Amino acid sequence: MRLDSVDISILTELQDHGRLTNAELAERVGLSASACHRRVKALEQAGVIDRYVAILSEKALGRGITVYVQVTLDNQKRETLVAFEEAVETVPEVMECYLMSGDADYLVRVLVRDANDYERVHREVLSGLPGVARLVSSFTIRRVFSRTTMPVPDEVVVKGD
Amino acid sequence: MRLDSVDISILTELQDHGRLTNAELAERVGLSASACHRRVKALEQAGVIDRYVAILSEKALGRGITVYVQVTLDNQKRETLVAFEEAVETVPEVMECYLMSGDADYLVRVLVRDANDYERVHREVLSGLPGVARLVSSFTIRRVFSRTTMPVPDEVVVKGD
DNA sequence: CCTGAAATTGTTGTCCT
DNA sequence: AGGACAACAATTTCAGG
Repeated sequence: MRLDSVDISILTELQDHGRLTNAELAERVGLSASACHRRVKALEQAGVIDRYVAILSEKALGRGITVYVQVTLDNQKRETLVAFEEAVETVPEVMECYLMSGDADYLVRVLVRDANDYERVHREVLSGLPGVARLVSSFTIRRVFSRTTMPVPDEVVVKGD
Repeated sequence: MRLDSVDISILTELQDHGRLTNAELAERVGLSASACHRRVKALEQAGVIDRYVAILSEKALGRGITVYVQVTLDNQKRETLVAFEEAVETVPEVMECYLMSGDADYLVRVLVRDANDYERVHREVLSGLPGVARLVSSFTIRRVFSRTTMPVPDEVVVKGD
């Protein structure tokens, strides 16, 4: 599916301002409200816009510390991987989990209040997950930046194509 | 600032459905539209809700591969750090960057189309950033899961408190 | 694909409890 | 605090170019 410059503007605006009114969005991209609305619906339908979310302040919620943890399992049997994956997803402090190439089997991003809180999560939760053999924790000192925004290319892959 | 169960419901709903209408949100949390609207405004004001965004599909945009890169700089002089930080933020493929404790100085998350595209970014962009001495790339094979949603505690830290 | 108009729905202030 | 109501605004559909 090919995107024209108006689609790209729409997506760029919505990535930063997910709650723009359709009327305001239409004005910013130079379209009538109805035309703009149709485009947005089409982009949602096509799966280019996945969803809309409110981002809460990590600081306000008392979740200021990010820790990356490399997880090595006992083995790479399929059941071991599946059991770990199902269990790790239920841990609310784990924000993200990737199956990795290289040394460790998984990389998980953990968000906690402080170092003490991480100690608890490490001891009581992560080390108890099924199949876990080794955990290597890397503490972040400071977030330099974080983006939720991607550049929008002029061609996208659409559901059912 | 203390949150009651209605505030928690509001924040939980908005984290998953950032574009709910106020009317629909009010119904879900069991409040009148005007009361709900007041609460949402207060939560925005207090900085608990940071912002609203549309999440685009990485797959649709052709950015399917995540690579984590550990960056070691020539030294830890302040100017070296600052120069690197300013430069890395301008790289659109870099979605996130943390100053780290431990072996490497920084950890960056890079989003690219495929392995070839990463080769380009590695060679033409990352290795050219100021102060970079070593890059250790870890490829993800598959994303197990990713959350944007945090559990909402009943007490939050408010701007100007 | 667009615009413009019409019907529906949502927003948001004010006042009252 | 929350609710009801009312004026205004936005959304959404549809006819017609």
